[in-house]
Amino acid sequence: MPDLLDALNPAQKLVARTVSGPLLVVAGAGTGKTRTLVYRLAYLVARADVPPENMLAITFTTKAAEEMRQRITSLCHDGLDLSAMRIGTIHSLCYDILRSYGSNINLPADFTIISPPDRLSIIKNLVNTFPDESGSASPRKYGLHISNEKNALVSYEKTTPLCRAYQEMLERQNLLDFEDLIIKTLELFRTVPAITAELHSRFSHISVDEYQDINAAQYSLLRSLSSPLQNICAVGDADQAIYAFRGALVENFFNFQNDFPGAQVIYLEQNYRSTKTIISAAQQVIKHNKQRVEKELHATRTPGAAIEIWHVPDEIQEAAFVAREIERLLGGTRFETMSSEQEEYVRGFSDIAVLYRLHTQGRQLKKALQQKGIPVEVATTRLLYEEPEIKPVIDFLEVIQNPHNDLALAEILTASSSAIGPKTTEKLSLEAARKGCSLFNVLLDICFASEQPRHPGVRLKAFMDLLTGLIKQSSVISLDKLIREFWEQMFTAETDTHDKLLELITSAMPFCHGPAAKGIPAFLNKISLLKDGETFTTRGEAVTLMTVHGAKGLEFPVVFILGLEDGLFPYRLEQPGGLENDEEERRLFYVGMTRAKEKLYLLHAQNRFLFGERKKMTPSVFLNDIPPAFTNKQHKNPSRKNRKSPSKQMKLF
DNA sequence: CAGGAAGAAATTTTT
DNA sequence: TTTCTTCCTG
Repeated sequence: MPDLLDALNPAQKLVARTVSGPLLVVAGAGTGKTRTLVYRLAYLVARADVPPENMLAITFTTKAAEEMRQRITSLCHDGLDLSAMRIGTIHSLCYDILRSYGSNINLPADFTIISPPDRLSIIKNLVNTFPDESGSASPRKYGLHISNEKNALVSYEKTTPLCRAYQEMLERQNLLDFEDLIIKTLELFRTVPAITAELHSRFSHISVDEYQDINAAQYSLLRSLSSPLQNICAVGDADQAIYAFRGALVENFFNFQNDFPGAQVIYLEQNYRSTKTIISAAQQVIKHNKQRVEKELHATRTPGAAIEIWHVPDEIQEAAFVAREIERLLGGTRFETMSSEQEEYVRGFSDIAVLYRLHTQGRQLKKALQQKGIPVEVATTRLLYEEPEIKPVIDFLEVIQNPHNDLALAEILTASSSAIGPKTTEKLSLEAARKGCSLFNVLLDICFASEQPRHPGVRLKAFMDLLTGLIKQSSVISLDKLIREFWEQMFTAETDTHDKLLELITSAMPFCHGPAAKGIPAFLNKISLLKDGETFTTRGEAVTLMTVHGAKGLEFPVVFILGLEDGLFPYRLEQPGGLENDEEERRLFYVGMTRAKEKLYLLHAQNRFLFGERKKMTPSVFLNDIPPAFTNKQHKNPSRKNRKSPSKQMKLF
């Protein structure tokens, strides 16, 4: 009879067979940790007689939870049933705990989770109420600040008045934010030990994936949750700790053996994902990291193709290069027949990924590749209404809906850079407060005043002429026309219609019957939930474009990494010294470590962000006013360090 | 105007 | 943790 664990290597088997006591699995990238974890769970049930309902598997993302569930389902046959096992994110677990036991800490039974846009608007109000404290921080930024404070478990007494006001606001409305899910559960554990005990007996075996990414709050919760039996299995890789900026503490990973005395440590070092070339390149670099658990990844695959580093003069040629290479790899565009040169590991566009650090890079690249007939799918996390190009449009619609919406109007004004900027807006807002009327009325007054101050006045007048004109039109023309009209007036400098705008208009289609004024309220209500990219379902055969962060844990046969000079730098790498000054070599790590099966290109554009390509869509553009600072940049750009002769190719390893 | 210091922005998940 | 921007100094 074949053993359940036959498919595993010795180290993986060891993990699966460790039934009790604390266990730390130090798992390198591509070592099959999810698979191992799933086999372990199956083993616990099948061989160690742990009832599945006593098991809890915690993942970091819903996507990871879903993957684990699927793997478990496909593993379960021959009478093995793991469906009673609890698999999910720590947030979903807390949500359920609070639903069941929240009344013990006076949490109303009908609490709801605040939606991100609602949260943003609460914070927007508070930022205005506490101008001194927030300084010039945007509501969005301040929202992140609040999250970080809460994730770090900063006590209520020590937080700022704004944070406290925010918290009181939520409580008054029976709302919890995502951080509260953890914090309130901790509070519940502290206040009612009986519930903790009950959960201890419910979940005797706990597994935690991506342990290196947990923050202070999650750590406390996991500690409280782990039973006195301490059957806790933590899996992680310190070398993949890339979320420190949002409060993740790798220290938790290093401290595991202190936190759970007698913990066994098992290393998974057989990499099944990448070629030997990529792994050795990655190892060269990663071994210089300061804080890490020593481990040596062993390649199971052949050396594979060499890593190529290309230097291109600028990002336009960078895009052209990527397009050309993709065509070459696929043997011409999709309309041509496959040529003999087609490389066998690339079967289609979806086998190719292009990574970069910043989303802005993706947008530009998308345009460039699509123009060459290459289908692309851009992975974004941002909500459509949060995109910098779209934000002013939404604000505009809000002002159309209600011209006296001072927040939205101020937002539009503040977004412009030179003449109507934060300073002018602030003055105008103060004026409004003094007069006790809306910002809109103040603007009207200024525009109708006989003498106009030279500088902001002219622009304000132009702005108000446009705005009032469009408000009038909104009761006549349809929503899509109104948006287009606004866009064209606003961004005359833009010749081509923006992709994001098209997405917005597509999602507005259901609300485009009749005059815009009628459709706007319903549309605004809906837009807050739209994620960028969800309006067009381009699923399928397309090149994937995403940030390096977004690519964590994924794999593609061919990977292009853009922008070596723009921050594709391993976050946890030590300062220069370890590897002399070989920039490229050091920069290999991050990428090679986590992805790319066969072929990896690193692109180095010497002159990234050319004039005109990075232009922000602000009302100042609409006013035909190019800020002087922006014009100057053109001359500054060429003086960069580390210049290399263009289009020089070198092969490593 | 070169060069440095200091601050800001960027990477993102959770019902 | 890195890069970009802004402001200041000699």
